[in-house]
Amino acid sequence: MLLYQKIAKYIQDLIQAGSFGDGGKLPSERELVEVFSSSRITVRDALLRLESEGLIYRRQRKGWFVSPKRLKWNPVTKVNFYGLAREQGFEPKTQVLSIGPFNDDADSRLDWQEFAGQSLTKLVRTRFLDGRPVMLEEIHFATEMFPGIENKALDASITEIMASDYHIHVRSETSLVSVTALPDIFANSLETGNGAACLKIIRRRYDAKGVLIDLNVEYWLHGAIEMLVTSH
Amino acid sequence: MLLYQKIAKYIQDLIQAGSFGDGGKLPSERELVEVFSSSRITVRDALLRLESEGLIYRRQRKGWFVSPKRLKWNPVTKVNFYGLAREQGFEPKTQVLSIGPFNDDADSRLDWQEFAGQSLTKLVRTRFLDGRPVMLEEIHFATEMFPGIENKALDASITEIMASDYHIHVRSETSLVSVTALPDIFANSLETGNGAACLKIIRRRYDAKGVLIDLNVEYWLHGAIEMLVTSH
DNA sequence: CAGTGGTCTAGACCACGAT
DNA sequence: TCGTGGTCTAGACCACTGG
Repeated sequence: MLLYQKIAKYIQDLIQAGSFGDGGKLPSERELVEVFSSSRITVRDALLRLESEGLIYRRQRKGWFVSPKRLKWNPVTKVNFYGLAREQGFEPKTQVLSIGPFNDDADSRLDWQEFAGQSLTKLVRTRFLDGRPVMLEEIHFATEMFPGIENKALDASITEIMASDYHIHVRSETSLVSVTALPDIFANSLETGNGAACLKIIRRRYDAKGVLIDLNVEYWLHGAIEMLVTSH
Repeated sequence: MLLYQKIAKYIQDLIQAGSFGDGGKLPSERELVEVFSSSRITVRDALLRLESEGLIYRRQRKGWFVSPKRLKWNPVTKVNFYGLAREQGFEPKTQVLSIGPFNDDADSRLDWQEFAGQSLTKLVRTRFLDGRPVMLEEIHFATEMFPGIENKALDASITEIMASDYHIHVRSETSLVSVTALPDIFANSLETGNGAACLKIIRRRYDAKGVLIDLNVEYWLHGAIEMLVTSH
């Protein structure tokens, strides 16, 4: 067995024994170097492995922590974040980072055709579970479809604001889910190190007539979520 | 901009310019060290970052390669691997690694209750797209439900074998999807380095009466797949 | 201020792949 | 046999967090 595997196993066993507690802090990298008479590179290899497995995560320069249990999410049922989180015993929170005009030239990764010719607004938010930032989302919609929305309480459910204040109702949606690395620009907002693995969800939501309401990009820290899909 | 980010951007730009071709080989780590007067650690940091993004992948000691486009998969529609792959222009292949009795004590990560009291068989297979191993699956079922199945052509669709030879039809299924690291035991079968990120799918399939037919665990190389989910 | 992770260097030896 | 990635050492300086 390789050294970094031994270190990883050592930590994993301690986690499973509950030695650090749920969400607890691990020993520092330098302490682990002492324990195993090893080097930081090797210790980091072990930690990064456990991070890929979703077992631990890091907060910028604060240390490594045990991952709490994952939020279960069913992409087919249109549920709201607060309800879903509370149902599973989490304390949800939302923070608005910015709202303003959006120039689709800025983001060529996506197909903006369905919004062609309309001026767009982008809303960026972070979502928390039990005080831990776990997801960053960028919500794009046609500015003229939701006049004055920038003055609403945007930390609440967008779906509900759209429904109650604008009488626009989401009827269907498509989600494209892939695994990727969190773009470095967002690392600070999620208090994570650069390049953390994440689940990326590109979601398009439509009204009853098939008109695109909004196009959203979500980045979930991979250790914070799992998806449940059923079919009949 | 940090050095490893510069290196990553350099490679990324070359990939987007098509310099290596689809599925093409990248320069060796030591060559990149020369180009950037850097060290292997830093070069590897850059490469590992691009790997997490799904842009490149490695084959054991052979080198780093550009990831081909991802297979699009809809977890709600029950389609067969061969059909799905061919539809999207891939050449699919399946390889049987092993089949034999399975002792559920060996795998405590899962809940085997629905199979309680039955003796189980485990079938392990690797699936390929265009000659590249992209997925490893472990299929578990009650031995007595499919007598003699070990002598069938198990590189074909299991669903079809169950239907045509045993008159057992899958009616519904549930999938639990999470992001994790590929267990080291499977790294060789997928010809990947240790600890590669992957999409893990735990799937339970049921017949019309709600009886569990099989319980499968799939590991997809994360850069090889994306999920498409729609809801109405 | 001391302690943390984040980045980086300049080497080394090994196992395995291609030839 | 030689080139590849895989693992590992023993340092270093930096930016930021926390008390």
